[in-house]
Amino acid sequence: MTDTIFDGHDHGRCQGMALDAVDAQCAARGLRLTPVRRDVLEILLKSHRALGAYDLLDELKARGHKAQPPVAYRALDFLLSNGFVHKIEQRNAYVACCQPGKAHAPGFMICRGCDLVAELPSPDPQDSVMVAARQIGFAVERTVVEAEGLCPACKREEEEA
Amino acid sequence: MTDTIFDGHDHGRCQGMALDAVDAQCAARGLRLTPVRRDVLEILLKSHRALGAYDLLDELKARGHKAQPPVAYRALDFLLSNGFVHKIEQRNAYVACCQPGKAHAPGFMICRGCDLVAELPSPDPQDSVMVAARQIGFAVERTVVEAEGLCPACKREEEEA
DNA sequence: CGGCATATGTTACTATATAACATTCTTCGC
DNA sequence: GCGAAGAATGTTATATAGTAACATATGCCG
Ligand SMILES: [Zn+2]
Ligand SMILES: [Zn+2]
Ligand SMILES: [Zn+2]
Ligand SMILES: [Zn+2]
Repeated sequence: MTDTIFDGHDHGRCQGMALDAVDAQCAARGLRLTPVRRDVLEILLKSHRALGAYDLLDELKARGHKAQPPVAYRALDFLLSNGFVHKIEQRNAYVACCQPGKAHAPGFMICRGCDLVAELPSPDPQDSVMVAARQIGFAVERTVVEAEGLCPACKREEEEA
Repeated sequence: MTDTIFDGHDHGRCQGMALDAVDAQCAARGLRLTPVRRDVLEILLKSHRALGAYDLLDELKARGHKAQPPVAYRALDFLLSNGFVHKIEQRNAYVACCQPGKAHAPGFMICRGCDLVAELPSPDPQDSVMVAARQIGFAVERTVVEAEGLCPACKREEEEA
């Protein structure tokens, strides 16, 4: 399975499926995917990158929204708290989830060359943090797992230079 | 081995050892642990918590330094880039390293009750992020691993309430 | 329709971090 | 010791990220 965003994956399809999944989730759980919220999600899905709140704000303006910071942050709050979007802590930036709906603790690989962000399929309870936590009785409620580096393509480019 | 900061560990000793280790490192590598830098490190070591840059700034003022933001950030730059301090990304805050000198990718457990931060002894190359990265040829250069939750003591307290 | 809950618009502000340049302190060759 | 070069600090101003508070609008239900 090498179907990550780093090799040529069918992004149109991936994007459409994610949007559909969110629509389904909202219908099922009585959530309102309003125009602002949907636009923020679409912007993030389209880029497959981590965007800052103020980048989103600019895009919202371009799409004709009145856009003060709270508008972007409120849309993000909604999307984050329902698991449709994740925050990349090391960049204060936001990225669309690849498996929206499925409850999961996310992990990421972030390329410093092209800024693409790949979401890991799932975290492993055998990971050393989790093992250490169990050993000392620390109750983990939220994890931040982010690996920064170079994707295969960007690594090749850097080696050639 | 339950010698974490969450159970009663000899903090005076732990603090002293860390400071000594940093002194030794600086001597060995020709680094200058100036008064500001040393004070920032001491403040962080003393609290065993993650402090924001502006918290540090206040403490520096209390210790008689002239203190504008760049003063704190420059001291932090020095301490971060030499591995004496780590940044807790999910809080935009900084914590002293427990094994300064030894090169290591850090991981943390952060209690949301008492704010204590425990640094994991070491990360495991078998952790799922690393395995996934190897599989697709992603070259990891930096990892952020942070687990937030409740330490044993704070969990007990919350259950009683 | 009226009333309640939810979502958005808007202003102003707090918190985090850096750019740029002036000044002082160290080091080291002379 | 003296002066130049580099390193560290002082200082002002500004960039970037995030929130509080209150006004207005919109959807939903009886
Ligand atoms: Zn996800
Ligand atoms: Zn790349
Ligand atoms: Zn460390
Ligand atoms: Zn605690």
